[in-house]
Amino acid sequence: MPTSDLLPAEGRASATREAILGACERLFMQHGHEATSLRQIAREAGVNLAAAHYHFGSKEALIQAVLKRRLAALNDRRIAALDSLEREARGAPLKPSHIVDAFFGTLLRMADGPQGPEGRNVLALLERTMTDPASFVHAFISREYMPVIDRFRDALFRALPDVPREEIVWRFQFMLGATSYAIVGPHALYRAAGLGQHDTPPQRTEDDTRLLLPRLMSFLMGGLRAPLPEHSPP
Amino acid sequence: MPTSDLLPAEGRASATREAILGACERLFMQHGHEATSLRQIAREAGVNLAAAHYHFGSKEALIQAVLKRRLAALNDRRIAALDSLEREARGAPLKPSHIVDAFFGTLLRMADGPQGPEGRNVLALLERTMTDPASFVHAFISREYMPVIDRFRDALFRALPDVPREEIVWRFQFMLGATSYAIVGPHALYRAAGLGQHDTPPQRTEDDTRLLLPRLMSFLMGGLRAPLPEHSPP
DNA sequence: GTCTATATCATGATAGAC
DNA sequence: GTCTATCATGATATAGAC
Repeated sequence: MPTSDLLPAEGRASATREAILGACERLFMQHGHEATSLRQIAREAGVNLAAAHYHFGSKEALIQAVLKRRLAALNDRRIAALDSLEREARGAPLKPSHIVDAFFGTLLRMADGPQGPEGRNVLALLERTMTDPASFVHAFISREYMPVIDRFRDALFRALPDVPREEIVWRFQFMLGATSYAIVGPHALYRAAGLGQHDTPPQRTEDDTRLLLPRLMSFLMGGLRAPLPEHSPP
Repeated sequence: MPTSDLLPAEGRASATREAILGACERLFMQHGHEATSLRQIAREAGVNLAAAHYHFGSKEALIQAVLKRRLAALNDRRIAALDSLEREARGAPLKPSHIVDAFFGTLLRMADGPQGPEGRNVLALLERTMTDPASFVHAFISREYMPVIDRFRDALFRALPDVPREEIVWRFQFMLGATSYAIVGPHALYRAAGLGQHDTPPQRTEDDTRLLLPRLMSFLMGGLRAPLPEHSPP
């Protein structure tokens, strides 16, 4: 099946191509890609069913194209931010908070970018991808995401030379999880539970969006700098 | 054996019923429920295709039964732990670390319970459920999970009277995410990327399991007690 | 390049014999 | 309770007309 990206031109931008990608983002975000059929995609995009196959070759390739478009933009900005930090430091170790901000802050700031509120949803889609069970999604993440994670992890190694690397690896994982749930927000479950039953505002407010990054950064840095657990003997 | 019930009976335990539930756990955990067909389930369980419908009525009901069995056990232990804490405190506010341990520690300790290493995987399944896009899963979580989360959140409100409740709500969300990713572990992506390409052990070690809870608790408490973000004016 | 029409197959669900 | 047989539907994918 790995015979797809020969003819339909990898980076080409046609109108229907973009419509399909946009429809995919909306539908995948809402129902996940497993529960989204090509028929729904074609209907939502206002194009023919066969167009998806013509432009992308298969559903798997389409999903990867959807993910790649956003993840590549995100990771380019992350790498640029880290490059900038390292350039300014001139060989000196970076501040951990700056590294964390270059990784997670860049992620959250994309939500306030030109694409507006839609950006937030795309990020939720990306984060959900991290825990997707499909093997090809897993392989995609490893290929497209891991090199970036490795660079930031190495930066943290150098910035925190006293902390065992294992601990940093784990705490980076914890930070990824906290950020993933931060993007979804605590109101999703309340919304599903029905309005008015709980004492938490069921709708995301302006403050939530504005304060999300400082809130998350406080939490992440508190966790990253927490005292190390005492090693209990085996 | 006079096991003749009129209806398939909600809490009844037949041999095939249990076989189906076990097969579901394994398959859902590996591929997610969207990508798992009733035929695969029947094959894995060694039962007939129609048995699933006879015992559970529909695929949705089956999924809910799978989730409910584990989530109910987990939440019963959580509530028991919190009850015990409050009983011993005799009205005094609880220590935040005890509340956090009663919620997240109870979750992780289930992995070392009688079901052995299988327990860990079931927990990964449960955590994945939290971000499932399917509406009936969402509704299920709201119904079965939210009351417990609310109780623990209220306990944190009382234990941290100086912290604005909004902040606690958000930090609880961050803790949920960190724990979710803790259960999956940082090696999942490395494994998919191919062995030996990175400098992190690709396999989960004994230490990882033994040290996971202290590692996570350090991180969670560091995040929970972190200085509050300064409120920037609107 | 785009769409119509269709091929091929897997899915969830059900009816009825045993 | 369990099985076989089958249904209607919807899935991905393709061949070929415009």
